[in-house]
Amino acid sequence: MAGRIRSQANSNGQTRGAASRREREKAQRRDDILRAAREVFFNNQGIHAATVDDVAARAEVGKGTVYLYFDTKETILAHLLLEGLDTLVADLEAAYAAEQDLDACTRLRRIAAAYLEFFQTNPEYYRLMMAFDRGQFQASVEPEVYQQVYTRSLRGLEWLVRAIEQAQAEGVFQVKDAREAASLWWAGHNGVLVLLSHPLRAEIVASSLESLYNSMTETMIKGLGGQ
Amino acid sequence: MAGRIRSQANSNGQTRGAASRREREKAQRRDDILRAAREVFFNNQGIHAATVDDVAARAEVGKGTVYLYFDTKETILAHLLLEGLDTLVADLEAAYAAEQDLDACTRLRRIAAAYLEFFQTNPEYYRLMMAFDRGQFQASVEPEVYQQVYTRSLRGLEWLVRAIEQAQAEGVFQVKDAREAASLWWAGHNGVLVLLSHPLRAEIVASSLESLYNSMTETMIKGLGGQ
Amino acid sequence: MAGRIRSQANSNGQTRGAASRREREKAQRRDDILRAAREVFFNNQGIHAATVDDVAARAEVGKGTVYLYFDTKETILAHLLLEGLDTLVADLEAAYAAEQDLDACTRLRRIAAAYLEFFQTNPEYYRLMMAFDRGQFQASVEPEVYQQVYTRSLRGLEWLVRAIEQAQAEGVFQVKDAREAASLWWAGHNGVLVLLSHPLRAEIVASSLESLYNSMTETMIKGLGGQ
Amino acid sequence: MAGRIRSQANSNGQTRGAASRREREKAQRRDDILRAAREVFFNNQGIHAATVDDVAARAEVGKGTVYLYFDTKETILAHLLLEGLDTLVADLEAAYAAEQDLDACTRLRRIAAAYLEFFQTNPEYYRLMMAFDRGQFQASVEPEVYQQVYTRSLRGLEWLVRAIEQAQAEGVFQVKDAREAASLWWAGHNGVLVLLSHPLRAEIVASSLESLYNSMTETMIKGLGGQ
DNA sequence: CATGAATGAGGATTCATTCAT
DNA sequence: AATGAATGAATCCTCATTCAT
Repeated sequence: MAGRIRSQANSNGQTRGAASRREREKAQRRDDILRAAREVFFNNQGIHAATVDDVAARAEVGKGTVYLYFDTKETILAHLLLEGLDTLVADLEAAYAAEQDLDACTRLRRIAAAYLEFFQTNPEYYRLMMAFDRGQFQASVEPEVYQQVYTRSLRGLEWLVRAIEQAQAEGVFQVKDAREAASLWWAGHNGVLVLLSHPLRAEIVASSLESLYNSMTETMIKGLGGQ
Repeated sequence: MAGRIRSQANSNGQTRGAASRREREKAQRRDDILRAAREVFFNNQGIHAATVDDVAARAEVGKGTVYLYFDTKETILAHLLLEGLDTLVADLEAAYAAEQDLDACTRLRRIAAAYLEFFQTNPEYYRLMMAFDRGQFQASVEPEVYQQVYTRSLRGLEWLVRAIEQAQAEGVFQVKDAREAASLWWAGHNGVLVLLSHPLRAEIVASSLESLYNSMTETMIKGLGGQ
Repeated sequence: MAGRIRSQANSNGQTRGAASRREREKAQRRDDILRAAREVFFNNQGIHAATVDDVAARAEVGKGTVYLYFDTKETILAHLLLEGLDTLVADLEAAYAAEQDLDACTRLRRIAAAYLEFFQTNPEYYRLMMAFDRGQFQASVEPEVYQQVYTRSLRGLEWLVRAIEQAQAEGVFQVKDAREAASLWWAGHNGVLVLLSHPLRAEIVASSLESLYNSMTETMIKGLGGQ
Repeated sequence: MAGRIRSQANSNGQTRGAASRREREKAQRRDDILRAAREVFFNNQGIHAATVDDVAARAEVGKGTVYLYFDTKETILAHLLLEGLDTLVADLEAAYAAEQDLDACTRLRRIAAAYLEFFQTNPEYYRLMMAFDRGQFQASVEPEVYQQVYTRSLRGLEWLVRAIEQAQAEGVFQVKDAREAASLWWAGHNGVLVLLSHPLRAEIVASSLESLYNSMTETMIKGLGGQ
């Protein structure tokens, strides 16, 4: 979109064409590298096993080119994470369905379902979100990117907060702090995913992911509900 | 314990003494290495930064000796994990307090508290439990050790299962499958810990760990409760 | 100067104006790059740490443009060296003060002082002069530039030769070959600078630069003196 | 020598043999690596062009082995430098010839000659001594090594100081501070070598190294002389 | 049993230079 | 003329594991 605006501001047709083409090519290259990174980091033997060389080879560019677009291996991962977050936030927004007239519990169930759906459709993105190791992350990524991850995560949680506020308004939930309730809801549902995404723990649990996940939803609704 | 049994099976007094001494020395050496590994892996810059050399140096043995007792760096970590699990299981058992006459809800709250306590007292062990990555783990550790991790984890969960069964018996919980309810309980509480142990997510959540954790306990009790 | 001559040779007034403007712009651009190179190479972490990108960024031109004016990173350095040599030669000429009526010893002391002054004012230029490593230099720089460095160096030495010839004429020095005596003088004074510009050797020497340098001047005067 | 002493202290013949053999092998390996480093760093295209891989290949050991004996590429160079210094100091000591009854001027000329001889026989060692770049050196080498370089350099200078003190005692030199006079002597002679070891400057000087060097010696003797 | 010397694959990152536009 | 995207060789250093003694 930014590209279009800038092009429109330029009155010289030919130059506009050249500039925008180059911009498109750069964006294209960047996407190529990200796509390659996705394939490389998400396939093989986990994130740690993949190398920048692999990404470069997959993207069919020189190694230096990768570093032209991303300062660091970590930065690439951070951008993949951002991609994943964008998808998730969009999914949650769609599940909330602001334009529709839905009651709070329906919205909560839809949000929960969307989160599960995201997990099942994009297990790698989910893994990435959970994987960013404490110190590692904050230390090796520019503050700007860190901020973006934070902002988007928060934006995702916001849809949940809204649904809970609606539940408060409807009198379905008797909670004081919608944000805290949302965090609790998130913690619970995410906890199920974390448990079941680890094979050993999945073996211990011995329930199906869907079954346990739905139980969590209903238990939460009941547990947070009034009376 | 295994060592003692083997020694008893030996009828030759003198040899038994020598053998058991040697065995004791071996066990001692093993413990030294594990202790060194604990210090090295849990301090410094995290597990990845620590090297087998560091462990050997700390234990004041040759590097080869470390490999005499543990096949792999991963194996050492697996044994630390087992240690942690033992502690946790013991904590949970103590919290259950079979010898006391407690009602189910008290037991559940005690178990929850014990889990939180373990997390706060042994953050490194907890991190280790959560860190064992899918493929990594099962692939690089002998099946035997994997089995042990499984068994102990299950044993820990068992105390929770019992408390829930008691809650069923007392009519406090209206759940069909105690094992599934236990898993749900575990997922919920663990989910809080997972969320809050990641600084970025902790920032997003904006509630204190204790507060959120206790909310989870009460929400679960209410959510799993009858009518 | 070359530029002016070329412009004059052009009989077409209008084109001449355009050509000379373009030439002036070119010369300007070149100077911009050299200035940027000076700032970049002489600051920061030394010559090796600086990159051509840094120079281009500092000069606010594209990287390719830098290569349009200089074939090589080494070439840029060679031109900085030439700059430094020009300054030094001018300093030496001023110190010689041909228009004044000075005796030989005064001239020699003035020349020595000027060399020291140059070293202290332009330590980076001096370092550059000393740094051009054998093979490196001759191999990576066009013969033309190499020749220029040679010519200017010689021109600088010439002022010293003249002063010594005067000393011969005055009977102050009893030396056969003024050029050799000049070389000796140069070697001695430069030797002091080389020694003291290396921190470890400066520590060993344990005399102040000025003190040792002046001793060298007086020792040389006496040592080269007659009788 | 240290090895022999330690071995003698050990009364167990067999163990002594094994221990000392292993020590000898380690020392041998170390020497192999240093020899390879000498060949690699001193031949090719100068010190900067040579890589640690080259050294390892030349020494016919694994790359890791090199790092087992030397922490850093710089450390290897520092040890080569120490080697060179040792040789030089020994040469200077021999030139001083404490056991002989020589007059001061003879000693000074012998010392000067020894320094020239060292320069001509070990041009690479000499280059190394001069090359250690300011910051580079002190920063990347352990303080201990830096200290050793300092100590040995000082020890070398000491022979010169002694000769000058003798000259003072004999009344040949009228200098106040023998250490400063030694520094001056060193600066002068070293200055000749520095000048002539750079091809471009050698071209400018247009005198033979030997001729200029001897002139320096005589000029210094005269310049520092009484009356 | 204990040792510790040896290994070498592996990996992130840099940068001078080119060249199509 | 000017640009700056693309390149990929080059480099130092790490470390889990083996094995001869």
